[in-house]
Amino acid sequence: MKKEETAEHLILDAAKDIFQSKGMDGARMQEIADKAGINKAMLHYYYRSKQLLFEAVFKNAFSLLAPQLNTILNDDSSIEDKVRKFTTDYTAFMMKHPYLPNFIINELNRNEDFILKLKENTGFPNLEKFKAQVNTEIKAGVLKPIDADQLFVNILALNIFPFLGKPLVKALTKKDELSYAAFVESRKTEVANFIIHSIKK
Amino acid sequence: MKKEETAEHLILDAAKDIFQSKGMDGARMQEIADKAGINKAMLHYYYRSKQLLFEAVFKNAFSLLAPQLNTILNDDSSIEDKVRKFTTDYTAFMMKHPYLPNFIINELNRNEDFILKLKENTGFPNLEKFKAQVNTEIKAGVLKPIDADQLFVNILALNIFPFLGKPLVKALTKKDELSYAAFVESRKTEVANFIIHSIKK
DNA sequence: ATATTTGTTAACCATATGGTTAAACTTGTT
DNA sequence: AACAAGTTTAACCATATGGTTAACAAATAT
Repeated sequence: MKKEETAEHLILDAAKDIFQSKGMDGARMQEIADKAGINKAMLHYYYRSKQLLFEAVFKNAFSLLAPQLNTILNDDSSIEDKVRKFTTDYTAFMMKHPYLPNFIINELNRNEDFILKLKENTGFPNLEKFKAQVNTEIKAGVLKPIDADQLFVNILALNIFPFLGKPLVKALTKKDELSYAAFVESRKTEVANFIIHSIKK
Repeated sequence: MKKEETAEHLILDAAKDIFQSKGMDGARMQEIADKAGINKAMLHYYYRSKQLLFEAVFKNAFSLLAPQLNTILNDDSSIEDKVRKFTTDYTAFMMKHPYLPNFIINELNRNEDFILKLKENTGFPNLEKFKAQVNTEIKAGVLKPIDADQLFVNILALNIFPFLGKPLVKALTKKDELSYAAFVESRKTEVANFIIHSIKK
């Protein structure tokens, strides 16, 4: 038996699917059990309560996202290169985990205190290096003046929003599933260009 | 008695609060009734079911948002002026309705078919004029070449994301409630400049 | 082999939840 | 005043839900 087929892992896996698509409030313990092919009592045996099972799933999801952010924050390439790399990588990553952004954003909105628990974790993204680098490049005349926090949020916004707002954007731009995928795919370069055009001298 | 104090309106008002902060799944009919100061049976008397009450709230919320979008889509000023006006107005609007974006985005993700009902409504935003105008200004040499859909999504993303991702962004940028409000306030001009810099020749 | 710990199940429980009902109250009409 | 229509309430209902229990099975240790 593979590690992934232990009851504990089967449960976490099923819980991930259900929680990420339906949220904490919409998820049902029975549905998770059914999806895992396992008796409902086992969920409590391994994770004690719905809340704790949810937290296990959430921390797992966030620990998938954090390294993506750290890419842009903590390597040594130029801001331009970072933006290009991040935009490509992040979009590719999101295409593989389409429920992730909405799940995280929404659950953080539902319970604002929850982010405090994440902050304590090592590996919680830290902006200091990125901000210092932006300011250095501005002084060096490579970039136009811009507040580093604002730039960071812009980068995040342009990359994440198409996944968060997919149903809305799809409807507004009158795209079907296929053309939306192509639209997002082309953003890998479009968004990077859009940002670079704006900030580069 | 004012119109706003009829039972029907008190219910809708309370339902708006509860649904927008807790979502469809997290909302409880009893809680809505309590907030409205009205017997629970009245909710069903006026709105038949939780689903229908929810839809009333949702359509209401969306009909508040749609005119904001139409501002940028259907007036006759230049793209640059539209971007500036939209960014200022939209941010001001969101500061007054902080739960709106997450509510709408999240519920549309929960039920993708729901947007179809909205599409039928008159007043559902239409991008054609905006797209034509972008292409005209590109041909006239006012704007650099850019796909109009991409530009539209960029504008939306930059404006909406700070409200959607507030808890996350607040934590990442280490801002408290007050400095986050200032951050968002300054985006009214920062975002417009960011966009204009990128697209203007 | 036997005892002990760990894993698993079906049945059960208390409570929460959306929804209904029938009676009472209010308002307007004749 | 009497009647009808609309409005409001408390009590009720069926079901769903997170969680528990006690018995049973499998693996592990003695």
